[in-house]
Amino acid sequence: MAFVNQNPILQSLIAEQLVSDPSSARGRLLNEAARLFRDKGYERTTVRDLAAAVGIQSGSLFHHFRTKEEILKAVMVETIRLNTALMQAAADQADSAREKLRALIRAELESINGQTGEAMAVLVYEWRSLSESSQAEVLELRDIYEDLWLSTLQQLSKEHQLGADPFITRRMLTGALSWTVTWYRPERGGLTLDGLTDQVMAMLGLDQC
Amino acid sequence: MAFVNQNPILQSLIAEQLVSDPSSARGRLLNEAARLFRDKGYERTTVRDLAAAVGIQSGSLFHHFRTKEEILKAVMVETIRLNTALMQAAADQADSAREKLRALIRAELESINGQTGEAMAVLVYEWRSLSESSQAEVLELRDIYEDLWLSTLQQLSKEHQLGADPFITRRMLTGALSWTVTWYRPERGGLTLDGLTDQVMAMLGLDQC
DNA sequence: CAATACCAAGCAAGCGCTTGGTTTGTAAAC
DNA sequence: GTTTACAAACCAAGCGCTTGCTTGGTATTG
Repeated sequence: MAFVNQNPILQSLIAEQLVSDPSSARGRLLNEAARLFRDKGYERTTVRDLAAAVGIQSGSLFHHFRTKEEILKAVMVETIRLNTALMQAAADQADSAREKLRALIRAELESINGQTGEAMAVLVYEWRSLSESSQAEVLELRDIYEDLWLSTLQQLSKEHQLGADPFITRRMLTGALSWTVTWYRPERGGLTLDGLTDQVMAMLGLDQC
Repeated sequence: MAFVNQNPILQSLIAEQLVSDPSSARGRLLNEAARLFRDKGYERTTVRDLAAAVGIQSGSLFHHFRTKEEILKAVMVETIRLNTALMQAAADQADSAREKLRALIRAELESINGQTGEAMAVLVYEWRSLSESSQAEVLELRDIYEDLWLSTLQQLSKEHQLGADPFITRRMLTGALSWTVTWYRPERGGLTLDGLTDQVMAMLGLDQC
């Protein structure tokens, strides 16, 4: 079981204590929590389910987190931190605005359908289960993430490569990309993540203008 | 309170007993349930909430429905029935494939953001809360609905007006359109439903090729 | 020998749902 | 036109169970 994620971006976030090490007790719990929350929903997942998933008693959870909601919040906060860093890195490697957008789409699809997919789905679909104060906190982090998208889309709009308004395009993309989690199965059907990215670009009329 | 919905499609569905009259006891409960399920989620909504919303005791609910889940299922089934009929009517009035697609987008946006919006949001986001057998039942109804979309998109694809694959385009649109419920506020910002429809068409490169 | 991580047990509150009995609406019987 | 009959709609109460979380004590670790 020496499965080591050597992604340098993840490593530096762990070093800065912005994201929990997945091999630590806390990290393992958060990963299992993300999976359970996505599969059964936050409300249907009990603290007993969470404890059983990491092999401890339900009461012992409360040594690590004060409340169940704090677990949900931690999943969301760490997911946003990781993905903002991943997206930033992906966008930085592209030069043209079109290539930047392609990198963002590809990265977001990978976030949603890849290893951190459980957590991303939780971020999108369990929003309501957060208390209002927690929502505000997470929202602040999300704005950084969204600025990455908007600046790229606005650049494309200036170049007259975008059919619709940048803000609306981003919102449409948010819905379209996060929805892939409900139907995209790379193992069945043979559509790769790159292929799916191509399809999204083609839908926007940005394949080869 | 003589607010009468005179939509003839709704009226004929009520006459056929496929949809409950919103002014009947059952219809009022289903409307309130849809609102509560969307606002708080199915799990967070208690039978006491549901009963209070229509002014009866919680136990009295079980004269009309055997279980809480049956209420959720009824909301979903009736919503699909109504919206399939509405979409069919909208598509029938258009001649070209592009106009058909526009009508479908416009109709789905109206379903999501209009009067039946609560129920549509429930249909999309409370899927997991249904038992497997109920899911199968609702899924069957949904297939009729989806065929409407696919035949139109396949026609457009034949005419080389569509950038991406019809199946994938529909799935992207499902996500994008249903996501509007989280951000589209016609009263703030001045974007009308027609304007929003235009934006979606423009995003697909179908405004005026 | 602290501090940390955990267990075993259980509490108070809230959950979906049941029960036994009362009110209300309707329509035939007298 | 009052009476009788009966089902549908509802109430008041609460049962059995699950929930998130607490408590007091015990290993484990550096």
